[in-house]
Amino acid sequence: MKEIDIPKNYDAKTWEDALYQKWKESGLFDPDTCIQAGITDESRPTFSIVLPPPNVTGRLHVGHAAMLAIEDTIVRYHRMKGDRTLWIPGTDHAAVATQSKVEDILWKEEKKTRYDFSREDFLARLAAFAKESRSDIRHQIEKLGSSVDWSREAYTLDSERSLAVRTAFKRMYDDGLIYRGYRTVNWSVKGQSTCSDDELEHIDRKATLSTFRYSKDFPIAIATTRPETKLGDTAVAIHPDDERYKKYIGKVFDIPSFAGGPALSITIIADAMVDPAFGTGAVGITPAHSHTDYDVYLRHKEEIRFTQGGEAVIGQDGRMTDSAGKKYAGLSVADARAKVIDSIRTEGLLEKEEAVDQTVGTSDRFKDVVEVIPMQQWFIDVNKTFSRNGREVSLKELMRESVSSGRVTILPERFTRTYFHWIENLRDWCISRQIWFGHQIPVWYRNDEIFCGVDAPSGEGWRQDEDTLDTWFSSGLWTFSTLGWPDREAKDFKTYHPTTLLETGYDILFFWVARMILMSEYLLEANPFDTVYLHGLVRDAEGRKMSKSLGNIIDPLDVTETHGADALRIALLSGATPGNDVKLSEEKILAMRNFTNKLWNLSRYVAAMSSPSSEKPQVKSDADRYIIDTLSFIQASVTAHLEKYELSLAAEELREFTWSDFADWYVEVHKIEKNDALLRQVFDTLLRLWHPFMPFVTEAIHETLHLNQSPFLMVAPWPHREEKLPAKPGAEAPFELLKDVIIKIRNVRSIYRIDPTRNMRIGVRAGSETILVNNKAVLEAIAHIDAIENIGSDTPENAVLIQAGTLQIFLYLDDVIDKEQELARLNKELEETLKYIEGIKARLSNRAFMDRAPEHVTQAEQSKLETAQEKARELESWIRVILT
RNA sequence: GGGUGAUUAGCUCAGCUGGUUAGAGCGUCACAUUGACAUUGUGAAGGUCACUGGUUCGAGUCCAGUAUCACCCACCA
Repeated sequence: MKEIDIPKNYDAKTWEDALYQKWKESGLFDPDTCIQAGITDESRPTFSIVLPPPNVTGRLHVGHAAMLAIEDTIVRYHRMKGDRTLWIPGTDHAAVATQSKVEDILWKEEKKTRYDFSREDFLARLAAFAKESRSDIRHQIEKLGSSVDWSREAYTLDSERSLAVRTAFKRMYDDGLIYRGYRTVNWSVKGQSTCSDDELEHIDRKATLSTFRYSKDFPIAIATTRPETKLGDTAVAIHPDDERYKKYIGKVFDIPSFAGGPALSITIIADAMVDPAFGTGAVGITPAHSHTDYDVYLRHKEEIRFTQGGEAVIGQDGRMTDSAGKKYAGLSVADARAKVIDSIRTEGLLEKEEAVDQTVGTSDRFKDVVEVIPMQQWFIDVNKTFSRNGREVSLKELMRESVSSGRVTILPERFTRTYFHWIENLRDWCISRQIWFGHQIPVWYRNDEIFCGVDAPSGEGWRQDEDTLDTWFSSGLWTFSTLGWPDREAKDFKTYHPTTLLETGYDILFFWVARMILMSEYLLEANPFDTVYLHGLVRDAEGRKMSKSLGNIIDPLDVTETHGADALRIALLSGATPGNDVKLSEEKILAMRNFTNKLWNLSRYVAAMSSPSSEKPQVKSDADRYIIDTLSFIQASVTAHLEKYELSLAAEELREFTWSDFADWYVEVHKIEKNDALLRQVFDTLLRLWHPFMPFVTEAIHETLHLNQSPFLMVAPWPHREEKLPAKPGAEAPFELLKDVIIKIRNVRSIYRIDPTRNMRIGVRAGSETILVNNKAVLEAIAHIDAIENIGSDTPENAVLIQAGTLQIFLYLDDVIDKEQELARLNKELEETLKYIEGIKARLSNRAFMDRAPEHVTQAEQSKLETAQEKARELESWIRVILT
């Protein structure tokens, strides 16, 4: 063994940052540079992907790490394959999330609220915070080895993206798809802002369902869990076919004062949405404080009023308004509820109270139960039709068609159904937010004039709308706002859109993926991406969500620091299939860290035990043949898996080959055969196959060994199956035999040490080389050869010589086998095999089977029968061998 | 209320359109080890494929139902 100065263990820390810097400085993350450098051909297909922009609220978590690992692996594969590969990084300003985070900090550190600042100053604080976060995030993305093109980095709130947002807004406004309307919205009292339906988190809670009448002479009792809203009721809805109440339809009842509060005028209407079997079969309608009631109101606009004349009964401060009457005005919702119940109970109007389970929507950002109140807000109308290529379509339809036509494929497929279901139930999207951080709505007012434009109108006295846009409005444009749109002639836009793949978590399918499809289909008449790969959540070893309160958060930076980015990446990838959650544990990371070290030590072996040679790699032995054949199979298989985004399977196969076939077996063979050129070639191929998964350790090895000419392994060509070496001429017959043996040996997972001092038991001799093997399971393999005859029985002592062509196999019987035991085992196996043969024969002579089974099945049966019969013959002859 | 997924070894999971005796990793136990690597190697033990029916020559795999768990959606007020 040569002296080598490679440390025994792979130390990620000494390599990772330096390697990343080199990659970055080379500019090869940028496809344009790759083309200039002659690494990528301009005629190659493109592979483009945008990084789902992390929120600038703070540090990345392990879920981001999983996302980066998956995307980087795919991206690196395509880059090596020679595709014009573009991966655009960026960050999301995450409007509400970031603003509330900064508000928290300001309160904690300076005891100030945003109202202690001017809008301008407050936004400056936010910008500073975001800048800091972005730099942190950038650092973390790099730490994981992500090969993103930093020269194209984007931010959802920078000037280019702002232009895209204003342009998109104006187009939708001009088409009448964005409207300003007074209607019910979800209102977070705590956050003093709206939130969209998707931002609601539904929680279960107990509630009291109270059944009562508005007044003594009101003919119908109604049930509710929100008695305080009943102060604003304008109608009672019943089912059109409900015989009990049919006669009241269209009647109007005046209640002088409900529960000591305001006067109500209640119209009885018929609506099919009412379930006659629930409660009393009648629903009190409060159009101002319930989305469903609002929908009822829209259907019966002619018959009923929105409120009882005044304003809604609950205000933006979460308290009852003057319209709720003197008795209730100013009370909190909870207090008002108690008081209403109190009042109707004393009046004898309360008929029943029962406990029910109820789900209520809470703001996922502010955690308070949202109030439904009517407000003047901006909406995107998803149902309004507009003309598109000569037909009338709605945004909803565009979103549906993008997927149903197959232009967009969702992985896993089951989410397609979820997606359609969501579209069915989609309501207009409320896009205005009453916060300061974000894209201010590009609409200006002057007296009664209203102006929507990409830029502010000229002239004096215009005042811009103070609201900002829902953050998902700008992220919806992400696949093309990052590529130069609205300049339709931008080179990137023309080259890379639609993007090839969108990889993101299934939890934002609706928030983001659906919005991107909406925006892209509407603005560009194109799908934003061809395939959506939805990954799962990263959970802890027990399958729990990672959260601060459980204290089970794994910080990706900690892991890269201690075990290296490669170990973390591969731990996150293994077991990750689309749509399924991944469990991550310290043990898993350790196991993968061990694997990176295994690879590292293979490189030490290659460096120390082989020499670089100019010789062309050649297949010189059967072992060579086997390893090359297997490798070419693995190459093909890994490539196929990567094409289908089955990263976990690809990594698993590679790992199995690397550890069992290459490290545990072929390296041992090499110790006697010394086919250095081939060893190096195989290892080189292996490193390339591994590179997308474990970029750092493979690049580090490449830098040490330089097994190929590429400046970086990162841009070394992806191994293709065609690169298979030619077979050694004139070695066919015995060669095939030994290959068979070796394959069988491999299948029983036995290992061969070539150390004669150890109690080796079987020697396989091929030409002048002898391979010693020590597993009794190999006997089966030997038996296979035995079937080809030529059994000798002398040399050396206590051994049987089996010969097939030029191939000789020694079997050291006495060492190996307890004859009795082995005979029993063989007999048992023979018996089972015979039974199995009977079974197949029975099947083949079974009329029903032969009639109904498809031809390929009967053929398979036939060949199975032959195999089994052969096996039986082998077993029999092997038994004869032992008996002699 | 509707939907989706899961249930296979002690643990985590593979198992493709049904086809021999259901596989792997981790863990456990035994053994080995001056050797590229103890971050190692060889081997062993370990399973009524959740349950009940059905289809089939044949079911872990397909169908129906049941149970348990998880998640998503939702206009029972």
